[in-house]
Amino acid sequence: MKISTKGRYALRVMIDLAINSNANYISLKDIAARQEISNKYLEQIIAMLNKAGYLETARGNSGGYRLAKQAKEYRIGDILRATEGDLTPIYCLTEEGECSRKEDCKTHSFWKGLDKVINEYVDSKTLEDLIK
Amino acid sequence: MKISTKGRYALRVMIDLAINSNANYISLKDIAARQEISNKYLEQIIAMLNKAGYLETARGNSGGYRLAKQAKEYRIGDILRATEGDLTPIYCLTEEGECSRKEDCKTHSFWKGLDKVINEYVDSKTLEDLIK
DNA sequence: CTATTATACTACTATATTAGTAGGAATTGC
DNA sequence: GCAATTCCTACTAATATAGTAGTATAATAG
Repeated sequence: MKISTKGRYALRVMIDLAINSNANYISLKDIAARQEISNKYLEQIIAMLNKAGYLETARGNSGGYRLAKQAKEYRIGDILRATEGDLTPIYCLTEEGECSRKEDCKTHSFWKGLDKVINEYVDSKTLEDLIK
Repeated sequence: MKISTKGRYALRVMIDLAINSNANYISLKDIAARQEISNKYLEQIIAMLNKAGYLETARGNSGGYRLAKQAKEYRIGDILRATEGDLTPIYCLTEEGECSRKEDCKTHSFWKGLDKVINEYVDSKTLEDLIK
């Protein structure tokens, strides 16, 4: 029941970009150095954020990344889901894990409640909230 | 970010005991059959619950397990912590993971908030709540 | 008093996930 | 053209998960 490094690093990357880019592109190398994260591993994490449409990128010399939107427009939940996968705490609640005994399972609604408090919390905060 | 089978099964075991034992001892075999969980795996899970003091046991013929307390006296959070380990969603918040950059880490209080909503939720429900 | 039925304990194992490494192709600015 | 960058795919070591397996210990019915 742990958030992995992917989600944790992703959040730090997004914060780093929000703070350090003033409409400039920031290179992965710089972020990795500031955040003390391996270049190559960070590459994969940024790729996920990029695929999700959260970043603008520029290739080539003096290229890099910057946020595609304003900090307040990013819900933390979305950033985590893009890198962690769904935040559902129980396999049975996911689509693939859909459970046949759902109806009479006495734990089911408890887990649904847990799912709810987690997702509501992470979706109630934006990147801007974390920076201040 | 998933609760493992240990926590999920543990909860089902405790519910099974709460429903099926009327002060009688229930054998592991019976629980395993009802819950469709491997005998041997369940043994390990029950051992954890037992170690935590949540069960009374009787060995030998017609022995088994029963709850040590009333259903309403068990917080779900305690059952999960006994089997899953701590429910802290972030390594940095645990004792071994204690982070040196805690002070200026912009994610730290966010994670603490997540930790709080999770633990408050699971501690707000008792075994009795799930049975009804 | 012994066969049966149960818990208690310790060690092993296959699979999946996590946390990275590694190497090179494509793009751009100077 | 060259250096600096992103983009893409594959590989790998370590750890965690979800079990198996075997045996010792205890209680009880007959």
